[in-house]
Amino acid sequence: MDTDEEGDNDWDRSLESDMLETEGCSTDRVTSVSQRVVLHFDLDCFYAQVEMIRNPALRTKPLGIQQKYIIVTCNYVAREHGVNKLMSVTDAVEKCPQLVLVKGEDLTHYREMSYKVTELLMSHCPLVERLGFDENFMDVTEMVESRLKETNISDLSFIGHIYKHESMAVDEENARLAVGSVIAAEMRQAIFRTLGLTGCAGIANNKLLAKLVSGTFKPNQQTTLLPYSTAELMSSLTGLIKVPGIGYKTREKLKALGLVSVRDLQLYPLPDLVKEFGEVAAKRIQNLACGIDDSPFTPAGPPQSLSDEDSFKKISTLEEVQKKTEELLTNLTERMHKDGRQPHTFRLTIRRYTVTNRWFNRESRQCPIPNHTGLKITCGSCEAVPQLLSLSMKLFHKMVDMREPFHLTLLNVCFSNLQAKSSSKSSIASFFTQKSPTTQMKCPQQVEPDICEPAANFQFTQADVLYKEDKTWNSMKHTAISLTQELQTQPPLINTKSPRQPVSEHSRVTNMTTRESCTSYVPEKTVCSKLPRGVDPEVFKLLPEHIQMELISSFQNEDSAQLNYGAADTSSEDVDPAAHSTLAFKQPTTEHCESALNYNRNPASHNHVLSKTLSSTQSTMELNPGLVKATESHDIPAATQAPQSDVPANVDPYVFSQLPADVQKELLTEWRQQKPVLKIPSKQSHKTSNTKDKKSAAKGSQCTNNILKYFKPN
DNA sequence: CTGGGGTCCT
DNA sequence: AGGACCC
Repeated sequence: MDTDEEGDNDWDRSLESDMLETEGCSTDRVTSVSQRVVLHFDLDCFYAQVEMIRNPALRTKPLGIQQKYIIVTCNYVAREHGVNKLMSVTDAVEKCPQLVLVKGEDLTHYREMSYKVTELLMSHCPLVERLGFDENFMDVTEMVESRLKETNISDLSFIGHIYKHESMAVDEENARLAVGSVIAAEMRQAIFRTLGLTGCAGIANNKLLAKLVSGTFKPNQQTTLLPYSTAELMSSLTGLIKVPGIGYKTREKLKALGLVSVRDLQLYPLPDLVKEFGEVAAKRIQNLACGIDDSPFTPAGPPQSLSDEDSFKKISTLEEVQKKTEELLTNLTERMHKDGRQPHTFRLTIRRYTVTNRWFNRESRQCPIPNHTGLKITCGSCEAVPQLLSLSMKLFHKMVDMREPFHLTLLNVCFSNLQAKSSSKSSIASFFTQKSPTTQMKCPQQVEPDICEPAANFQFTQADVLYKEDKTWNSMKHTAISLTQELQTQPPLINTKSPRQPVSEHSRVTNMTTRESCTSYVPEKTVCSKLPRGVDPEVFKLLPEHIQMELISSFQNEDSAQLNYGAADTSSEDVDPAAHSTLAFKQPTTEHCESALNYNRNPASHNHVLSKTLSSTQSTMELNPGLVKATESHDIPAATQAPQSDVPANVDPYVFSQLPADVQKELLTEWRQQKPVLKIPSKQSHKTSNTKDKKSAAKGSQCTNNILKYFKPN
């Protein structure tokens, strides 16, 4: 294969060329050409995890997330009872009568958590690409290169599994992937620590392979694919549809050609394939079958479109259409407003009932959104909805002839062509004019277009989602996030609760069947930061468990948090004594000695970790988040918990003294010099890693690539 | 081809 | 506007 394209699979082609140190050079093409190191992260039963965080009582129950009559995902307890993804509710309940169902049609919480994960990853490396709500790819090629420069190969070790390979030995050939596996483990630990989510990771030379290999060991584990095992991995796929990029239609067409297995496609003559699919697609799918994928990264940014939809058995009157559309519009408009950008295109989609082929019969019509309406959406005026409704109905009539009966089973409204307002100056002003979404949605008048105008400007919408997120809802009630885990070593103590939080107390444990009770738990924003930044999670996890526990408990009572939300409530105070009691041991004195351990938070210094120390201890073990659970309980008032704060660690001296000497040394060194490495890859802007970076440049405004700003405005 | 989203290409 | 793909 790759008859003429030599550019593709060249693993093991030079990895040498880039060893040269030449700093600054703009012509750094070298690195990009050689093998990439790509990570794929896939959260475990994502929606179920989010619901379990919202209501920890669900952790021990078989849980299914229900959308209409389908279980879209379920936790592992439910899987043990034979429940699976995409099973009908009736089948699932039949298999598991005790199954607890939580409705999952409203994606708000999932979407918010999803962006938090992406943001967290981006804070370590800008090249992150999202795939759905629960998967992210990360190109860590540059990170790997730079770590390699400061690391001896002999000090390296793989973390996690290696696909069909027994030795964990690291040599020059696989060193980059080994570093990738270390980074993957760090990221997973960071995700767990700050968000309470577990997931799998795959480490390979391209997105396709990283994705495929990440699922080989399932819950909460990671796997690296060495290039020589590519063929084996591809052959292990049970059908062409398992190849990401080959969907239902393509599979059917291939089947018509007599191709059903991955092998079949690999061996099929390209010219014949070209006849069916055209040159570009033919090569692409055949390459995919071979594990070759040179597709560039499309960096995550704010979404390109926002939509809201609902499906139902039947809608057949104009009034129903109007009512449903208005509901959808109300929701969507509010989301759009929170995003901050202005939509310039509106689309209405319907699905008509048909007996055969209920699938794929969507029709849509779209139109520009008049500027005055767009501005109202952006600034939160409730006048926007009637205007959009009127637009919607016009579009509706373009599709549906009212002289005949109709039977709809779905309505979807979508905003696209989203534009940031960006006028530099107004930014501050707009920040103030724009207020809490909830309140302003109701006042029709007061908002004039002109006033609105400046508003959107924080282009980065996601920031909303990520940070202020909840100010509107669940505002006050969160308790701490509870990180109990499935693989827990010990019983989740009783619960922790929050000392404060007067209301909603009732819904505690008992009610797991009532879905709404969830709100009382809502950990969400609070996100406790488990380990101080600078403490390498990997190193940490290698410590004896009781030491880990000690450390965690000592981190807990410390300050922490002042960085973010600040000041005001310096956390500490209160904290129900009982909360801590759950830990069997009390932390040794608390006089934190700072000494070397206490570095100051330098917002810029995030990152890092000493991969090298890992080698000294062994490292094949998987992360075990379970132990972090000890922190559960604790619940600090929400505001004090910074989402992954830059907490300086006040590490207890005693505990520190228990660490292996080499680990101590590494930690000290690391903390002392506190790597400056924030993000900014410094040299060379960014076009390095992809073959072509078409789209990144395309859109627009300022921050093309450096998405961070995106999430954190400014 | 389930559901409530998303992406990009033609 | 629809098609294909992803989750």
